[in-house]
Amino acid sequence: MKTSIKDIAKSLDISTTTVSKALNNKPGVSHEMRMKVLKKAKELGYVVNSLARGMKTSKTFTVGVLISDIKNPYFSEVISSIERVLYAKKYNLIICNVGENPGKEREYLELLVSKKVDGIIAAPSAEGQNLSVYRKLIRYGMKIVLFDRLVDSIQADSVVVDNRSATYEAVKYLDNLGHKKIGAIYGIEGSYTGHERLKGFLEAVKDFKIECHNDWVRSGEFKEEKSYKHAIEILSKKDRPGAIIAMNNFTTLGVMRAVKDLNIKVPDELSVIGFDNAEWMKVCSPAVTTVVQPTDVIGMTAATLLLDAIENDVPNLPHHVVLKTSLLERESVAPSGK
Amino acid sequence: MKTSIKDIAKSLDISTTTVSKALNNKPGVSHEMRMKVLKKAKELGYVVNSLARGMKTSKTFTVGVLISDIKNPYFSEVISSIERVLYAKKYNLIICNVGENPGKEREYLELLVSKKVDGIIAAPSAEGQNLSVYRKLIRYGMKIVLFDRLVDSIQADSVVVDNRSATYEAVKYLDNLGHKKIGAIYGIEGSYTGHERLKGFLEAVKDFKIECHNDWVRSGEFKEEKSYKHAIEILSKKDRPGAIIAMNNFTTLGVMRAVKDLNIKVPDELSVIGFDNAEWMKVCSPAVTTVVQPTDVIGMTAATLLLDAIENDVPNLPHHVVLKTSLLERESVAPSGK
DNA sequence: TTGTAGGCGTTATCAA
DNA sequence: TTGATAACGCCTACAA
Repeated sequence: MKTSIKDIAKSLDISTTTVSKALNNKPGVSHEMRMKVLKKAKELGYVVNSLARGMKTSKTFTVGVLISDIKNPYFSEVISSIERVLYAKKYNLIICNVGENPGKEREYLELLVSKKVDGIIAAPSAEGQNLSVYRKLIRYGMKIVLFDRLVDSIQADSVVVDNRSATYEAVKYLDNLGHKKIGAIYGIEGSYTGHERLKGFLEAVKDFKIECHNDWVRSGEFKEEKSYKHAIEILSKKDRPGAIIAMNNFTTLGVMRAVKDLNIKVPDELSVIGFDNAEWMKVCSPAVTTVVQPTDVIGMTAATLLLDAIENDVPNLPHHVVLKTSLLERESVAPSGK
Repeated sequence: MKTSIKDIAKSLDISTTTVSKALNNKPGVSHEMRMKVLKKAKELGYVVNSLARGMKTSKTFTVGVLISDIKNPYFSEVISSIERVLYAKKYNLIICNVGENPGKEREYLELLVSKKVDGIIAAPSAEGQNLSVYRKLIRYGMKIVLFDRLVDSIQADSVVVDNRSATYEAVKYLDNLGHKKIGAIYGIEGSYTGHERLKGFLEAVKDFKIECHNDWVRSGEFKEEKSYKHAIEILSKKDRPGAIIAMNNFTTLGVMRAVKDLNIKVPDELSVIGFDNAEWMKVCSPAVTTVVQPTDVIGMTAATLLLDAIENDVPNLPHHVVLKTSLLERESVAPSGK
């Protein structure tokens, strides 16, 4: 099996140099010689050894993608989009599924270094415990693009969404429809997205003079179960909000399940605004009005930025791309009854 | 940055051999020497170069995972499970997202070979156009585990679900509830899963003497849009089935959307059995009764089989694991009205 | 246009 | 216990 350029060279009685040049379309080989080499290579089933090539060229055409949960459709959509861009340039993706486990994140990062990846696209783990690791990597020249979760103190390219205005606009939208009592299930407090989305919400609550008890705003930690429980608690009370905002897809799922179990009529008795655009939200009854992140553009942008950084090795100032979310109107929101 | 064992050796004035032994916990180094080396390695921020190591050992601790669509929750669940098992043994995953594109599949397979992966877990692309490629890989000693889509003619370990009995049992279940008019949206005709599930359905239809017009059984090609359209057509007619079976998660989504748009009351006017267990199926109204594949076990089994093949290099006879599906009863099925 | 030789960072063999 | 040396497969000055 293992055919090397040496084998090709031997069987053609030429040097490995010539073979290498021929195979890589480098100048310095006659046309007929190149043809001869190509033919023999095919005949012997030659496949380049990327390890050996990588050692010489210090380029592996491999990129690490670090995320917290591949089962989250948000991430699988972004990955799919990253893959499309990178595959076109013959790069491979190593998937690092780290959960919210900083230790695992660190280990994966080291693994990526040892595998000599050309770059890393990462949504750093929530609490930002490994910032120093990222900083060190960058200092040593690793190309890194951050997405989803931005970390100001890291000098890397980044792609995020305007989380704050996303929730701000959601409240504004509800306010326009006459809603004055609004609750929210937000995400992980220490995380960038969790923090920003909550902040946007609270700002809007203040600006629009929304009634919002402390009790109506709780952290579902971006998890379905937790969100479900909090939604149940908030919505079981007599004095409950007329609208509720969920701040990611799992949270939205939890809320919708709570609503269903409590037999609350949406949107007549309660308006719900979700976050992210999981496929189920359109078949749900009622279909969920939601804040949509452009996952496709996020992935494409991140991949393009990384490719740029890799292929033009000029250490530019970091690019920070901020994308807009949009509100997709479906059926889960209605004007306030009173 | 780039510290090598040479640097450690130099700064300690010892040989690289000793450094290597110390770092890899190999015998032949005194305890104190090992400590000294470890300390210096940490101090210099040494990270092993996996490329170089791989060249010597011809082991890369990298595994390729080839699937058709990472956005399909079925696959992301399986991947997540594979990752859990492989990460525990320090293997990395290269994700190959090939769609239903045989050319891309071939290219990825070649890329994996050139990267010297230790093994491949693959759900071969639907039409099975690259069987000869898989066969060649196996002949040359590549460790391969197939899942989801089995191909009899390939001598590789495999993990699949008993697709035929899955749909057979679904029909039987409906029959028990008095349903005698049943339709189905099935998958890609040429694919293993598409074929098997349809076959199970047709067998049951025959065995239980179900009424099933040709027109009620159509291929949604495992795609939501196509399935939606066919469902609309089947269900718009006056003479329509009292129950319908969808044969994967996207198809189920299409059917549920159709049902919703046609304003058909499920399960009163129509019973629906879905396939796969996407998260939305439980919040849907009504929640979808569905055939569940044990994605977790599928991934775990595939990863374990591969690990086994890699680590005990005995070319055993291939293991063929067939797992059972289960029917998860929720709200979309009711006894037949008449 | 073609070939020679050296080295990328490891590990494995064998000798000291 | 330690070390010198070769080799994995490829690329690339440089020389012929």
